[in-house]
Amino acid sequence: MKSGKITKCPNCGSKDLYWDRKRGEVICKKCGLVIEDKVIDFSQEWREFSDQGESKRRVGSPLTYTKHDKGLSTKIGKSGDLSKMSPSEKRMYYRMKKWQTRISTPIERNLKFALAELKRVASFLDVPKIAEEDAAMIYRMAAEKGLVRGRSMESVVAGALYASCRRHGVPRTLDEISNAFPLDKKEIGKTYRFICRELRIRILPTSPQDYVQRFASELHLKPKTVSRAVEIIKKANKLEITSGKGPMGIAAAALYVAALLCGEKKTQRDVADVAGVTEVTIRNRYKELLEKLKLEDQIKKIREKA
DNA sequence: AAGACGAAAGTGGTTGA
DNA sequence: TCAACAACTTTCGTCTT
Repeated sequence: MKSGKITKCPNCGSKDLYWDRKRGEVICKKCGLVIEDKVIDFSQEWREFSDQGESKRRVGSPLTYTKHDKGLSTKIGKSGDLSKMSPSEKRMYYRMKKWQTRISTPIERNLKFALAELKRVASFLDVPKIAEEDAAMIYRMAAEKGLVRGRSMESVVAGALYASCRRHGVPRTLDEISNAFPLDKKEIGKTYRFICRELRIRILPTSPQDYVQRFASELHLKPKTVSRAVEIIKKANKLEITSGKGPMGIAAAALYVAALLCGEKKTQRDVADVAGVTEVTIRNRYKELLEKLKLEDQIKKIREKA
């Protein structure tokens, strides 16, 4: 186990820390402070679970949140060789049994279905394991706070998944997620916001750059065009014409412009479709981009050529 | 005929009194 | 709690290629 394990936020003192494994950062959920870069401690659990007066220590590799019993049931009785276990393993074994008995509680039963649904959708959408895990954790917290009551289980799963994707910089649009559920975008968005508010989850606004890569590959654009689009977005960021605007609209417009400049012309319709925005939005962003980045002349030249 | 452009009216969420 | 507000959408008519 590594030394220097962090349990408290040096800024606000909150113990509610969130470990972003993908980025290797520990983030305080309360104040958003990034506490340490490059955490390599893979055996640490980042959040304690209320286990009723028991020792809160954990032994062994991290438990998974994607199983309703945290992945314990698959292990119980597998080897069956208690005598060969070390004392710490024995302790874990008994704890696992304890968890297994909890499956009968309503919350655990609900979790069982919810996590099965999550798994199905996550694989359908190719969501990375980390984000799926986190979504499971969010759902569990929501369930324990009784936030599922009065809402459909699916919408909470969808909301949790969306929140987790946002938190991990996994660019999945609300549209894509809603396609995997028998729900509409509005309801998922609503639940998503509700969950974030109730669980105090801090979500950073997504950057247009997160979307560029994916939209571009769907449009079969060349890498050169993609980097051009990213360049455009960076400039736009500097000029502060991106704040408050929908990131997908900006990503779409940047790609549209970049495609024009690189001779890979796509129609506004094409770009709008993959980005999940309308042509009108692209036009608006496009106009702003041309104005502020002084690209009008370049575009004109290309128009004349064609 | 298809694509680009823009005006006008409507939607859902945020904000601030 | 309600009204103002910004971003975005829908719809539709008009140009341009």
